[in-house]
Amino acid sequence: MRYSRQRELITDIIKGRCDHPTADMIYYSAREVEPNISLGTVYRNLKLLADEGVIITLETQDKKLHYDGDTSRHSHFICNKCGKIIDLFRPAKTPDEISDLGLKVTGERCIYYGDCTECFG
Amino acid sequence: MRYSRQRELITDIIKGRCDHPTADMIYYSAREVEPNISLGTVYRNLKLLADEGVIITLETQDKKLHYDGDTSRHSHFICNKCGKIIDLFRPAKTPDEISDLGLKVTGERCIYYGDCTECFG
DNA sequence: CTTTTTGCAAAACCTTTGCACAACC
DNA sequence: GGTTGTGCAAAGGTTTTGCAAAAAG
Repeated sequence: MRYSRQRELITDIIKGRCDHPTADMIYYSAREVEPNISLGTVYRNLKLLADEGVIITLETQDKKLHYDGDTSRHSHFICNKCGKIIDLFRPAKTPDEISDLGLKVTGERCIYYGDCTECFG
Repeated sequence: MRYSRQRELITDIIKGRCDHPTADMIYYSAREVEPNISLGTVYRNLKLLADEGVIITLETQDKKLHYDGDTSRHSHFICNKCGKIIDLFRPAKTPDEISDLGLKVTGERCIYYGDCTECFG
């Protein structure tokens, strides 16, 4: 992968925030530094960075991809009302344990990705 | 909610399968029984059923919503290669425990939904 | 100089919605 | 009969892509 000023900027933006921005949020942040950057470039680089494992994607119920610069193993809490995404670092696994943080859990979606027996018997 | 033949059909289709179909898969199934049903009706009812808690939505990395007729608490395993979605019923929580099923876990996304402290102090 | 990346704009894609008509109760 | 649900088609919003020009090495 060749260096590009745009990609470095996008990486810095994601790594430098603790919220979990969408592509267009990153786009607007990037434009403050690089006014000519295009949305296509943002999308292209986000996909690239996610494929490389530099960042993580979060498929939420708002139908927009969110990106997370923290690739360490952790889970997330999303408020039904304000949509805020809160990192849940370990140890914090069961809904009961999360409740102890003052968050009331009403639902959970837990998806594991990997290789199935038929594809990699 | 008033009765409709189309909604009953859609509900039956989802409840009757153990895969996790997308809206258009449900649409094609439904057309075999009700050839005039429209895609809009399928989407409308899926949203309605999900809002009512009759079915569950699964936000996966393929950018299409998947639906699950089983609303009991369980998680999912998705194959990176073939995209198959496998139900992980309890007890099967940690990646290590899933590995014991012959599935090689390479990633996980665990999102809890609920009410945050600021919205419901 | 060759290859990768960008900007721009158009296209693709899934999902939602407006409206007139039909179905439900 | 009044209200809710449907079919159709168009619109909406996010993400992807083709292409010529620019940047990187």
